[in-house]
Amino acid sequence: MSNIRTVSKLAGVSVATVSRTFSTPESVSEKTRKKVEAAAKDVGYRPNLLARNFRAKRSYAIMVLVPNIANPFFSRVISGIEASAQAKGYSVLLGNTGGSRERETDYASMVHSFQADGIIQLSASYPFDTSASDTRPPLVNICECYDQPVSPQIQLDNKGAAAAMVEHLVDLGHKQLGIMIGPSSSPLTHDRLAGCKQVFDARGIKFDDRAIAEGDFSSQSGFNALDKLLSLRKRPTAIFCFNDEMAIGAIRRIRDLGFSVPGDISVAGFDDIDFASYCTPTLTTIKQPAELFGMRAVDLLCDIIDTPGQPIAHERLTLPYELIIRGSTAPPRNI
Amino acid sequence: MSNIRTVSKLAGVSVATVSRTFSTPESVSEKTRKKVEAAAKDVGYRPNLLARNFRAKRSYAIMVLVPNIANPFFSRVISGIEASAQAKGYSVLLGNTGGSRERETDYASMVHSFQADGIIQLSASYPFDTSASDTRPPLVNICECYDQPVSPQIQLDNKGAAAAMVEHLVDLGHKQLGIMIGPSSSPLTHDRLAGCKQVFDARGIKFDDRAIAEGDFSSQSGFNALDKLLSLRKRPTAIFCFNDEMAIGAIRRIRDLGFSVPGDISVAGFDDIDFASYCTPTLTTIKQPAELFGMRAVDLLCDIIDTPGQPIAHERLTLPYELIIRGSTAPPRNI
DNA sequence: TTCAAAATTGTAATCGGTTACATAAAGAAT
DNA sequence: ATTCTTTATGTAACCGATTACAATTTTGAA
Repeated sequence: MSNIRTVSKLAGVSVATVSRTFSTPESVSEKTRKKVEAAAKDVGYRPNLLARNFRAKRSYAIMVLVPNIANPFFSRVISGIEASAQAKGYSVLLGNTGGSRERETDYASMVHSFQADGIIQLSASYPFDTSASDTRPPLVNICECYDQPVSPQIQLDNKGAAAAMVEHLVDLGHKQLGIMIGPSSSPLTHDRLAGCKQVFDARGIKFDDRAIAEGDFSSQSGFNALDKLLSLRKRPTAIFCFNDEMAIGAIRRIRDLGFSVPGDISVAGFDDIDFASYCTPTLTTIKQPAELFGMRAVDLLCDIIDTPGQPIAHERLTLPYELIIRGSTAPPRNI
Repeated sequence: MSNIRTVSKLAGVSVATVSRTFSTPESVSEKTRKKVEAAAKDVGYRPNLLARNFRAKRSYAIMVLVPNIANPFFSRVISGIEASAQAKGYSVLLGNTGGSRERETDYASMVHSFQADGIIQLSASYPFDTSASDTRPPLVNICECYDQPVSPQIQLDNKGAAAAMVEHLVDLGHKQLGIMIGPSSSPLTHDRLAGCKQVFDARGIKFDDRAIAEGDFSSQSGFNALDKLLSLRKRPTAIFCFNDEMAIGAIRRIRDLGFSVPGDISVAGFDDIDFASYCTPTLTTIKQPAELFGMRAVDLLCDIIDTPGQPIAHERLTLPYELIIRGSTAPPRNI
């Protein structure tokens, strides 16, 4: 393999000049540059970025920690990350954690061994030892954010969004609501539930916590969790699921049991994944700007990476949601 | 930041010993190892993998070229890649190409600059200059494979799978079939179409190419492409879509137009993405072992990476498909 | 006890770039 | 022509690990 010295010899210049030709071409005279470029092409020279990065102590890579890359919402966020990172000259390292704390810390530690310059985390447990908190690696926490603002965060107004959805359902005339939450440990669950209860309080609707069923954000869990809600004495006429996949699973189960959506039961989701507009019935949901989450996260992270030593502002950015009303919600039948 | 020399000084040993403690601990005496480990912990030493990899001329990273990471089938393949790579000590670099040849070659060239050791490509255009073919970088081509076996490939028996689906539809009694293909340039389209036609020939069914509508594998394109099929003089009683997303888009459109699935028209898909078992009606489709594609690809790629200089066997692996019959296909109404 | 073999440790070169600093060349001003 | 800038180039140290080879210590057999 040819290296910078091969090229320098062939072109009759110093290694410094070759280096400059490739990293700061404007600092080299036209004539010399041509000469070096010709020589480089001659021997098929390509700068070894491993060497360059080693010298610079920078990998120009961003580690993305995601619980499950096959989740359609996450994969759109990652698309945004990828696009923005690429544009800024960063590469994207994928860390599929399956929600495992151990894998999260393993991946996160790659920052310490200089394999990544920073982390974008799509889940809510800080992957470092908070006690030994000398210098914290660049990290941006998005979508699902921890409460302690130990790092910059980008999130949705989950409370507001959930409230908006409940308003919609209540406005349709629903009195008996069921809620299908995510894991009870998740801040998303907590925030969205708070939004729901806020509306119940404001509207004077009494809500029984037994009308809450827990899923894990998968369609299968939505399918399974539905039965609990249907077996309530006061069967809900509308069910708000905390993501679209559970909603779709729930709808499947509802129909399998012989009920109709939205005729017998309205169902709403959260995220607005692609299928929300194609499934039957089309799904009323909260639209999140998935790609934007990713792009903003990269912007923020790169800022942090580029200003080392600066105390990191624990700012919390909030992106806008949108209530998308489609065919899966309607007034309750017997009104 | 502490380095190997800091540790060596503190532990009172040479840098070589420190290096050995971390890379080949068995070659260091118990006593020394303890000493070094203590010193390392003392100063918070972590080996700089950028330096190590630079020295080894290996990045221990795999570049994944994927047209669209938000595609649910691809994202499952990537899950498989990630899991297997992680287990083998490789990291995964994400290259979302959007089908752009330019971005593909850009990403692929990262192998030349030592940023990746090899490539797993989920699309069908060899990302290197085939003329200047001195030494070809390690590359495994999966899912959608080019015809010229310029690299090892892992694919489905697309022709057989498509044939199996058409057999199923014909067995149900359908005589008028519509086919919704992917981009006509895609080998997937070509192979699957060949499988369809094989059955038509074998069963003596005459098929008019006007009953072919082209999509781009997105739901939206399935939605759009449907109209062409419905406007045929002999309207199809069954439509075979070359992926699940288009099928779901097509079903949406069919229902929007007032027809029922499978009552008026049967629809079949391909891939067996998650939603295929939850949508309404549940989708008859061909199941592909998505994660397995990814894992096998990593196995193969790592073999190639680990045996440099070896002429690469252009083997072509074929993974099994499975016909999954669900609710979206049924006998035609007027039989 | 002695000495060869085996196990352990150390020295220093090396990987391929970048860059501080020194030097040389070109251009501008007097 | 001389001096001062400005621009272009060269020299060599450096980043943090690995590893060939040499040196030393330990082990074990005679």
